[in-house]
Amino acid sequence: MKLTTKGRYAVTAVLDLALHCEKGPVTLADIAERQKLSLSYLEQLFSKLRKAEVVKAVRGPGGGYLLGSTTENISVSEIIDAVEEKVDATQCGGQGDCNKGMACLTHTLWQDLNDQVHGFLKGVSIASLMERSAVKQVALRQDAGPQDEPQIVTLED
Amino acid sequence: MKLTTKGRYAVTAVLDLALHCEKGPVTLADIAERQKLSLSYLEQLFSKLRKAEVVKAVRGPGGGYLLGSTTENISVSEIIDAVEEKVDATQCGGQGDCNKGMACLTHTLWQDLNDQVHGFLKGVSIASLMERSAVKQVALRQDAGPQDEPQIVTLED
DNA sequence: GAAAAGCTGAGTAATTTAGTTGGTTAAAAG
DNA sequence: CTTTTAACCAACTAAATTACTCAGCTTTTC
Ligand code: FES
Ligand code: FES
Repeated sequence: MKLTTKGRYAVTAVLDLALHCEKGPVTLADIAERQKLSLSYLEQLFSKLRKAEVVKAVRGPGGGYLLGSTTENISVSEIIDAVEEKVDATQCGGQGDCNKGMACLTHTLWQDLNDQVHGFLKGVSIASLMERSAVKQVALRQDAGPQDEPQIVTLED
Repeated sequence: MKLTTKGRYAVTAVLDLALHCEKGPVTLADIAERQKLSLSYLEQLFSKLRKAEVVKAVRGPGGGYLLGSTTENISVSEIIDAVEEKVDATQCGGQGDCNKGMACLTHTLWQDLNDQVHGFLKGVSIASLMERSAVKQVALRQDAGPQDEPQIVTLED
C-alpha cells in the first residue's frame, strides 16, 4: 500500500484551494506559499488533478485553479486516486496471482483492507474537512500570514 | 503510509507457520519453498518477529519456528508492527508539525485513517484467517506440492 | 564432530520518491 | 502588439527505501 507525500500534498493543496477560491481562481504560488510546498511539484500534481477533473484551470493573469465540483462532491479518495497510481494493499494489484501465478494465502485479507481504506477515504469530503474545528484553526493561522513566524536563531561567529 | 512486501511476507509466513506447526517446529526453508519467498529475507523478518514474541525459535536439527501465542491471540496488526517500522498515514509521525513546525491542514485526517487501518488489522487474528475458505483452498493446493506446477515453455532455437 | 538449523551484519542493485530545471503556451493588461 | 502572468509540459536528478544476497557464526542433535 502506498500513501506518500504525493497524496498528502494533493489533499492538503485541494483543501487549501477550497478554503480560498470563493473570490476567484487561486494560484499555485499562493498555495505553495501557504502550505510550504514546492511550486514545481504542485504543478505536476495539479496536472493530474485537472485531468481527473477534480480542479479546473484558468490561464493567464488573474488565473489559477478552481474546484471542479462542489466541496460535497469531492472525496479524499478521488484526490488520492488522481495523483497516486494506486492505493492498493495487495501485492498482485488485484489479480490474485502472486504465488507463482496463483493467489497467495493472504490475498483476501489485503483485498478487505483495500475496501476498508477506500471506503473510509471515499466517505470524507472536502466539505466535511472544512467543517472540522482543527482545520478551521490551522486555516486561520495560515491566513493570518507569517507575522509571528518562529524565528530560527543561528549563532554566528 | 507504508505497507510493503515486508509486512505482507511476514503475515503470509506466519499464517503458513500456523497452518503447519501442529506436529512441531517448521523450518524457514519449508516456508520459503511453499510461499516462494527468499530464505535469507525470511530470516531477517523472523528475527524481528521473534524479538516481538510473535514466534518462538527452536535451534538445531529438527528445529524451526513455533507460534509465540495461540492463533486467536496473534493479530495481523501485531505482525506488521513487528517488521515494518511504522504503518503510519501521517507525514509528521504523529507529532503534528509538518507545516513549519505546526500542524498541517490535513493532520487530523491522516490520524483518523491511522485509527481506521489499525483497528481493522487489530481485529483480524491468525485464527480468523485460517477459517476463511479462500485461505483453506490455497493451503490445500500448496500442501499438495508442485505436482501440476504450470510449466513455463521457452522457445529455444 | 558433522550436519541442521537458527542468527547476524554488511553490502548492493533496483526502484521509487520528491523535487529541480528549463522551457512553452494561453490569456489578460496596458 | 508587447509585456506580464500563470498554467502547462517533459526531462532530468539526488536521495531514500526496498528487497534482496552474501558470508560467516552459534546452537543443538545425531
Ligand atoms: S496479494 Fe493478491 S495474490 Fe497475493
Ligand atoms: S501530517 Fe501531522 S502535521 Fe502534517
